[in-house]
Amino acid sequence: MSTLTVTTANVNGLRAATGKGYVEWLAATKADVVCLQEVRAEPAQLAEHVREPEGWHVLWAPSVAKGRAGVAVLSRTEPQDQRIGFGSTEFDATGRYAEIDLPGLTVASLYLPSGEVGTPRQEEKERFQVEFLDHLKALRERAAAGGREVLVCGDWNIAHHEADLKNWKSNKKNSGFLPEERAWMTRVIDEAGYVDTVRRLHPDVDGPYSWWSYRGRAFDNDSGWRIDYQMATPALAEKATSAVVERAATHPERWSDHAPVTVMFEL
Amino acid sequence: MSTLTVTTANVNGLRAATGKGYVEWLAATKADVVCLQEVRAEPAQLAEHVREPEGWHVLWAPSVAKGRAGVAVLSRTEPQDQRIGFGSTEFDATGRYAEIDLPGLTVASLYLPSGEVGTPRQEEKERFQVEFLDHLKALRERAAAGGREVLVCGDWNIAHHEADLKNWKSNKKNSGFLPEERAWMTRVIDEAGYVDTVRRLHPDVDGPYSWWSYRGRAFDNDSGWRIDYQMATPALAEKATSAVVERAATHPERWSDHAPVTVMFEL
DNA sequence: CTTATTATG
DNA sequence: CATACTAAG
Repeated sequence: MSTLTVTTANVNGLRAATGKGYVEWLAATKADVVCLQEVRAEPAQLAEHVREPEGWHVLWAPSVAKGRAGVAVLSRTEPQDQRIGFGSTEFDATGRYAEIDLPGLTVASLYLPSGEVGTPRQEEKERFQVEFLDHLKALRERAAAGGREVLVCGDWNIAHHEADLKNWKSNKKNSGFLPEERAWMTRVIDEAGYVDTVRRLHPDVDGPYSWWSYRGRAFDNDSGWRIDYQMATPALAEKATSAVVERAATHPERWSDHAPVTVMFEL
Repeated sequence: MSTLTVTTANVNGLRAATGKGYVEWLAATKADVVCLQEVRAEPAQLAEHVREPEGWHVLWAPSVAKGRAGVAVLSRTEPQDQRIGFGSTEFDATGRYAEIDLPGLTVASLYLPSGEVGTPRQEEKERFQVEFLDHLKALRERAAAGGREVLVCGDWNIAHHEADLKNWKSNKKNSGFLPEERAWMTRVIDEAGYVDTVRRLHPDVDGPYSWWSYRGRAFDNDSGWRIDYQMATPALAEKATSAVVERAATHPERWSDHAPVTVMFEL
């Protein structure tokens, strides 16, 4: 019997987050694996202690577009294998997906595109969803064949249910809470077979939200969205024992518009 | 017998300078006329108390290019006439020149282009110089015919002599201290007939510098350039009684990489 | 509102 | 090194 702790955090620019609290947060975390999104930098642009933090193995997956997207997976133990992208011609170089294999477990960091209704970015988000659902299914089957569970962490940029965002009524026509996006999340669960670990542990609460707009007083009012998920294969999800949004990690200063989402598993 | 005080100040973005000390500086100044350069905003983008400061008449001359250049002339008395540009097809809409007529005096605010050797910007700077020298001559003749003296204030982006910049040796091949640029300044004096009022009052000192790079410790080390001039017709220049660079105006916070240059005339 | 980019100085 | 811009979120 052992414990595995995994955190996912959209850092909204790792260079800005560095020195605003990210470094201290990482030094203090008890997590075994940390998935980052919106790194928005190439490794070479990062300070060495951020690029190669003591005690961590890091898989960096920057975007070809400078200052955009970028994901990473940090693990205290060395991965047995690691991959960037999911076999997509369009998306593999855009810094939106990376995965590592640990003994008995594949952990992925996902940064699903965000969009705005009626824009090319929204169409890109939709194309990503189509391709990525296939990947989720294949990933699960491949992992099962290899005796691995799967945990896909990251910023999915979709609130699934009304409980997943404060102002769901006013957002029914906005990207991130569109009926078709919510239906896609349902397919991730029902068709691809993943479990929303945080919701499984907290079935009857609003939130816990993990993103708050920088505009207005969204953070202080907890007017947020739950768009950062840890989606696990069922056997792994059953072992999740606690899930917390580290709202306090953003104090005294917010180092991102997201807060880290941490899930513990008793394996 | 009366006193006229004129200040020229490159504000390096009036919106940024506002709230960092510019407003307080203007409220405290004893100047009768203030020439601004690098306003980098359209009047509509400025707070009302900046756009229409109490007690001042203001001629704004923004650039068509958003956030670039932009000059202004503030006067406590209403100008008899005012003009933007100097009859140049290329430059009149670029926010680099404006002039006002006061009784017996034309005051102009100039922001001469800056460049880098070997770039199109340097060629633009050279073209500006060619056209502007002609204007300086014509302006002087026109003003003389109208019984006016002329004072052309602003950021000329050229250090004339070795005493006009700290590190003249290392800048002999850099834009701003090129031999041909220095020769052009000499022509402004010898051909067009203007007098460098600050240098006339302080013939034997290094500086006083009016611009310091934001890089390194240039300001603290007074490693600066004297590129902000008040060039006067001879009879006016003879009446200049004091010239100061308001280095202290940038304390406690620097609200620009330039400091205001103020000249007093006893008319 | 904040992080990046780029151009300009 | 700083002020603008624009794209993105």
